[in-house]
Amino acid sequence: MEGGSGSNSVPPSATFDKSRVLDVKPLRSLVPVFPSSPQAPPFVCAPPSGPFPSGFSPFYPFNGPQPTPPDLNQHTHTPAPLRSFRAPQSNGKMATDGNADGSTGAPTKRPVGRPRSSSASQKKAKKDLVFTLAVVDNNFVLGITPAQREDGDTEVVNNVRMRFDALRRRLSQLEDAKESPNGWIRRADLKAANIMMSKGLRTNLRKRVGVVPGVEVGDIFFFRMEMCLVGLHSQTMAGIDYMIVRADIEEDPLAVSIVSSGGYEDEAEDRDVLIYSGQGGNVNSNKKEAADQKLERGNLALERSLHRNNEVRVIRGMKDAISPTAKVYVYDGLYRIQESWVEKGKSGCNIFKYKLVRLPGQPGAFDVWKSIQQWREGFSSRIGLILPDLTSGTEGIPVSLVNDVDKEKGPAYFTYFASVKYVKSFKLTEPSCGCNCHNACAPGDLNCSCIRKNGGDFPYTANGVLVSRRPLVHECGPTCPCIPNCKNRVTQTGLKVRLEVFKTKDRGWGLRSWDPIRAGTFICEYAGEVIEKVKARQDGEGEDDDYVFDTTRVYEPFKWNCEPGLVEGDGNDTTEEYSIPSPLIISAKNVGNVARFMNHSCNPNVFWQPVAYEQNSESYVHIAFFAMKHIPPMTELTYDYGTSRSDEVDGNDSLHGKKKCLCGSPRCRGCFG
DNA sequence: GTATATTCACATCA
DNA sequence: CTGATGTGAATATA
Repeated sequence: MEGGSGSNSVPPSATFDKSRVLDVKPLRSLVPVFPSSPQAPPFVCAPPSGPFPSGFSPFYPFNGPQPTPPDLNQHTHTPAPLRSFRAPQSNGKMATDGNADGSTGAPTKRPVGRPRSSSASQKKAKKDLVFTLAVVDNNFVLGITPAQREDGDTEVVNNVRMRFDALRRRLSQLEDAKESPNGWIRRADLKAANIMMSKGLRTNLRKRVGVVPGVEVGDIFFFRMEMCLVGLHSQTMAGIDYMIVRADIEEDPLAVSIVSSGGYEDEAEDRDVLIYSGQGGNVNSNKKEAADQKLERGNLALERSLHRNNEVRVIRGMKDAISPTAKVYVYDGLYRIQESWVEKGKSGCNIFKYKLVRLPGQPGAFDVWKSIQQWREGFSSRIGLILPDLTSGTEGIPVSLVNDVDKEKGPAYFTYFASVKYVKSFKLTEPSCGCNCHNACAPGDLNCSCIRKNGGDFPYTANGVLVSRRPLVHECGPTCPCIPNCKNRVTQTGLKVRLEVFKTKDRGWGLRSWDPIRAGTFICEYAGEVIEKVKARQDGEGEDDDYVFDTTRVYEPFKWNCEPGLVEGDGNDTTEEYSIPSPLIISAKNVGNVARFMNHSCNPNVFWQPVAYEQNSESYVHIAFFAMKHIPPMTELTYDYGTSRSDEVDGNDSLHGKKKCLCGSPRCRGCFG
């Protein structure tokens, strides 16, 4: 696609007229064109290991017995190369990669360029190895070793975070449906963290000053408990976390991290400076009067850290636009306390104040948020802005086109269209009709046929987050009588996050978001024209169609759902294997939406999920993209393009038809496509 | 070892 | 749309 392959395989940009991008003609209609055809689906696939009768499931090449979870110690304790280059274990040394966007697919790393073996047997051996690694990398492991519980790394932290949110989403789903086996779950976040902690599913339990291995500057969190579980800040409510350090005979409390969340009269006078108030003295729920703060606990720890010149981790909490009560926490990296003083607060009582200054050379975090805020409010102009909205109003919210890297004025011409265009219809085996709900479809209501199609579970939580991956998500369609903002219409109501198409350093155009994105959030669908097959690549002749989404490709398996057994009495174990009526190939070469700009990564932060809804008594499958994990603003969005099945079958070992991967992930497979 | 105090949560309801 | 309120849970300290 444009980003991933465009810069590498498309001939020099002189071949197209860059000015034409300004002529993008949007099709206003969101209703796809469906010439009704009684024909059977033309996309007959001959999978190598078929047959696939009704449930066609070509996506996992390794369908055999699932391997037992490998010994975690052997793999996750692999030393340096697997560690994030941004979060070394060392205590004070700051990683300085100069990459300001905080992305995981660090473009500063060069492609691996792994040599490909030539013999078939070697290839098989390599594939097995890749598979084993993939299981460790992508699947939840059953347990976390005692060593990992004390000191984490990127993988363990990622694992804990993914499992926490999967569990939290599942608990929210149960709560929404009032199906909780043990009564009411009022706080899914607390419940999920409680379960995680009781099972030892946590990391970085050992408190430390400075860098927390596996947690990167710019990482975002949506609950305080998430930060507890990965050892970034282990106080559930308190703003100052500290540890006792022995110095000679004396015991000294030292601050390790603070959360600035708006509860006190803090000031953010500068992006790199924070005036932080000490704790205590507040009017609290026990009807205590306001009082002078005392030099004890956190306040004492901050004072000691000032004198010792220690680093303190700073987490900035702010309002999440998604709802007025919701908060999002940004890890803003290491600060040092410059001075402290006492002043009178609004209540007239003494408050300790600490001036913290951010250490230089750290990746952008809070300052990125501030910049975005200014672009949004129009106080500062976006450097490199080419078009304020490349969709020309087709989408409900604008998608800006930005290049602050070079002189290229935009991607090649295409027609912006927000959905997928079927030429011929799919037919589901069973006749399809919508539900009979006349208000909003309610979770737990088994009278709703759309919910029944989803196995009785409502696929989304109350705030529209996908709970789990499923063979096929069924949404309410245009003919369902339920209200248009029924919670079971997530992927058909247009973009919700503020996206930006931008020029990457070395991978063509890419996609990223101004908004922070929660795991499970719908990002966009893959729009384009449904085609019968991908044009064969003939060297030197014809045009490559790099803008293709193809369900028949081979995709790395990964586990995203909450594992069964974590929730007491919950046997829920949905398969994550996709199952759609017939293969689907979508070309976005001439017609498409923002999804055509999403690049490939072997360590992606976005995944695709087939979603069906019914139109004119026929069910149409759409490819919807969801966030795999929480994604900080301005981080490039990537998904796994998979590998072409035909190349696997004919044993072609060259890079023929494949692209060299530039994702920079430690587990990069070397190529894709 | 257990109990209690502390706490810049969070969701809900008025 | 705020603010009050209720339930909540890990950690430090007694």
